[in-house]
Amino acid sequence: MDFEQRLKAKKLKVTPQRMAILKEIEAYGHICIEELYEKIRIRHPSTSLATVYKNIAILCDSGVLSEVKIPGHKQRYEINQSGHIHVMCEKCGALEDLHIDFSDFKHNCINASGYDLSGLSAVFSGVCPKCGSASKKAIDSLDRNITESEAMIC
Amino acid sequence: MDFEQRLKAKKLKVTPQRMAILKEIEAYGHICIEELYEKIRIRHPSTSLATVYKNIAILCDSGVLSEVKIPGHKQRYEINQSGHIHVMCEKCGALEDLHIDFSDFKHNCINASGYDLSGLSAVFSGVCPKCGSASKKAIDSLDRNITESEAMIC
DNA sequence: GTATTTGCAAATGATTTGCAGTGCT
DNA sequence: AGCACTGCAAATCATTTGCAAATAC
Repeated sequence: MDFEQRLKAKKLKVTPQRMAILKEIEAYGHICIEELYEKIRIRHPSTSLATVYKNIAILCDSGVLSEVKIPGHKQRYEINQSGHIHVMCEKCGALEDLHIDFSDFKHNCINASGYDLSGLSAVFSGVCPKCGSASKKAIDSLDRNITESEAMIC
Repeated sequence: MDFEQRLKAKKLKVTPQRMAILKEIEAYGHICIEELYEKIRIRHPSTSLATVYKNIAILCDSGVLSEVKIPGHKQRYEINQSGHIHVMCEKCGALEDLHIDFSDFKHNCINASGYDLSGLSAVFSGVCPKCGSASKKAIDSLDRNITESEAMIC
């Protein structure tokens, strides 16, 4: 993605710190502030936490980034792209984008609520294919129990 | 709702503070910590903020309450009831429950993702009927502009 | 009677701010 | 050159914790 163009379009300056933030978020998909700060420090050790916070705020305000909020988890950030939702695995904590058409669902909600709806912030939770088959094997062989507490927090 | 029974079922003691918290959340539908604390202090002035925090944590853990997280807004809490989503008005900040069947949407997401999905945390944003008609009138008569900045934050 | 819960105060953690200096454009 | 951005330190705001006293059951 051409972040330089997106920044210039928003009249924001292209600084190394800002580019590093965007590239790390792009690379990791969804990331919380501390993780982001750690990643950034690997290549740009002089970057301050305050700068990370300031840029996250500016980039969210200008629509370059968006917040991903999930009950029971820390807030994360992603490159803003409309028209997708998230799925999260309760066992391993995996979080994935799901690009899916939700216009039928949206129209149902418009009819039911009377609101003129546009954007959707949604996270389905469940079990990913990997954990699902692992859990099935465990039950089959009675080897061990998969516990809820294995789920990651951040 | 019979909160005493719900608490006893979870082996939690029925204290005045706890009941006050549950009743206020029930009355307001969705409420953030500070708002809740203010409301509680009206009738139970001796209640401490630490007690509010401790109870919110316990009640969320035990499934009596659930978190409502919305991009750009403070976290709120509601009485836990499965199978509903939220709609929010970007103009006036209204937040409403929407009890709607989303099983078709869920099955689409299961097929598309390979995850075994269950719960959904979702918020549609848009314009409520009240703000929608107000805006329409304003455009019709060119009386004034409805600005985005009128939306509430908390 | 006993374990839980409460309130207080202090500690911790997260985020924001002020400001002087630096670096895009 | 001029304004936006950065880094640092301090300030602020949010949440958690430890502990003694109170209270539910």
